[in-house]
Amino acid sequence: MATGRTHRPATRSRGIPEATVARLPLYLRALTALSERSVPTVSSEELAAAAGVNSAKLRKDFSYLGSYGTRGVGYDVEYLVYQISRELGLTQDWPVVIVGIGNLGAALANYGGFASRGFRVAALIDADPSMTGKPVAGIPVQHTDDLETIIEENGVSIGVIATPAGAAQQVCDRLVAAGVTSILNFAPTVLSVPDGVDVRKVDLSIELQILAFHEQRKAGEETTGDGTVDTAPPAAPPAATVRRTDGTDSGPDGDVPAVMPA
Amino acid sequence: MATGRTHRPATRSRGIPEATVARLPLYLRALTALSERSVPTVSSEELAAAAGVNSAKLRKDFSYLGSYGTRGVGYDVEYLVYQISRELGLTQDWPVVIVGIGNLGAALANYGGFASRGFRVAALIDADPSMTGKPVAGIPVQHTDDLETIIEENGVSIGVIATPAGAAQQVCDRLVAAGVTSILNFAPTVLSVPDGVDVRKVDLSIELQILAFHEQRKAGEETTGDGTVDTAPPAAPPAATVRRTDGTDSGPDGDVPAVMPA
DNA sequence: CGTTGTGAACGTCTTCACAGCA
DNA sequence: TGCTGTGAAGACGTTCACAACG
Repeated sequence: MATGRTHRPATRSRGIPEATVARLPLYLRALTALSERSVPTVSSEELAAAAGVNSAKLRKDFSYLGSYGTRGVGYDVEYLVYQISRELGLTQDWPVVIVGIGNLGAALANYGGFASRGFRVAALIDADPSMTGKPVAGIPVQHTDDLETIIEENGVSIGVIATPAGAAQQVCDRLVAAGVTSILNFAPTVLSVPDGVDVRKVDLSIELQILAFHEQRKAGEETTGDGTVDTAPPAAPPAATVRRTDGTDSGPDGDVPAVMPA
Repeated sequence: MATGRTHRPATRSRGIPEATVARLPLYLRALTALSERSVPTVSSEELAAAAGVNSAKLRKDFSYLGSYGTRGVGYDVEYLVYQISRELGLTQDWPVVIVGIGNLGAALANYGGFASRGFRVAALIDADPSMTGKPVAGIPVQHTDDLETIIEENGVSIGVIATPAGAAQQVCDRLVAAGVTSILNFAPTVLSVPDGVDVRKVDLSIELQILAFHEQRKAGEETTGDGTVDTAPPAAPPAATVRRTDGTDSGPDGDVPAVMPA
């Protein structure tokens, strides 16, 4: 979604579409589950259902990786697991540091999905001295002062930021200066990073807001009212003639405030 | 990303593009920050920088909402805050339940970004009886048995699932049956829901895997080696002639295993 | 026969570039 | 003059539908 503008310059060929890359982990999870149940092969239809996508999309995605799969039969589960893992770089070991061991940082440290996918929590780092040495998920928390040393000694290239928003940019700068080139950011801030560094962002409240948007639409369509609207009245518009782009109507629940002083 | 297929059938007009909706919370955050600093107006260029997008995109996004903004000047901060909030449905109060109060659930309950955006944690629910009554973020945890009652009495339409993967679908079914129509899922599973229910998914390990993909690419380009490759050798292909889709080359680090028994 | 792999059609999102307006 | 609002162009992503093939 918000990567630090670094990928391929979108030249032809060689280079899996970003949208496909984002789905590979999904396929991998579904395949791993099948593998654990010792299912030998799977059709695009079945696997697509398990991954929650449609089968045409899945086949196209796989076609970017190469022609694995047997016509009339399907895909060999074990083989695909390996190919996708390799494509994603999960056949390597990725040491990761988590900075900011609050509730969220602790949750991340305890999260099983990391270890099972080639990620290894190399260190937990927090600025609070009273945390230092305290084990979280079996790993003793280290102090921010040692951040650079930790990164370098462990050859860490992926950092996770779970600090409060105010500290995030500073932590980010130090991570990058110490050699980290990929950052997963949970703090609700836009991080600025130099070229060559990737940032991905997870924001809990953004996801909720998107849900609220759709939820509101539902309420506006089914029953035409009942919405528990409250909250203070609107601010006055600046000094412009405000017009809805197209004349069609007056919004979900009546365009509320009635604009136009004009 | 993975919504329960319910939005607009993509009819003409009226209906903000999904991509735009996903950015509105970003703009809202940037605007809120400006508002707190009492900045009266902002240009598309400045706001875009603060939100981490480019200005053309921002202007197009805003054009879907209407013509707020003054040529030669910019946008009125307070006014835009209100308009975006209204569009997102944040002028209403959204009661939310969080199911699964482990590390992650607790982190969510404590997360400030909810309350500040019109979301109110109406209840925390966990299946572990020893949790029942224990306060987390000042709210006593309730037992799963009472899930239906809680949903109905509080008029909850948005649920957050932070349970282990195994319990997620069952919890989801109960939430939906009790009237929840939007779900934010943190469990690493594909949820199936009836039409009319929206699901959004946040998966920590998927984000890391996407980073690993790009990280691997970087390593393969700069220095041509050094990658700490290990992990067991590949499984044999099924019985198919495996060919790379285009003949161009042999993958990032040498196409590793050499396929083809043929 | 059943299922993959993929060109071609279609839809959505982004970017460009500039006319229109305060 | 400076910045918004937006058509038009282009990149990207998805879906269709079917030929290729085990």
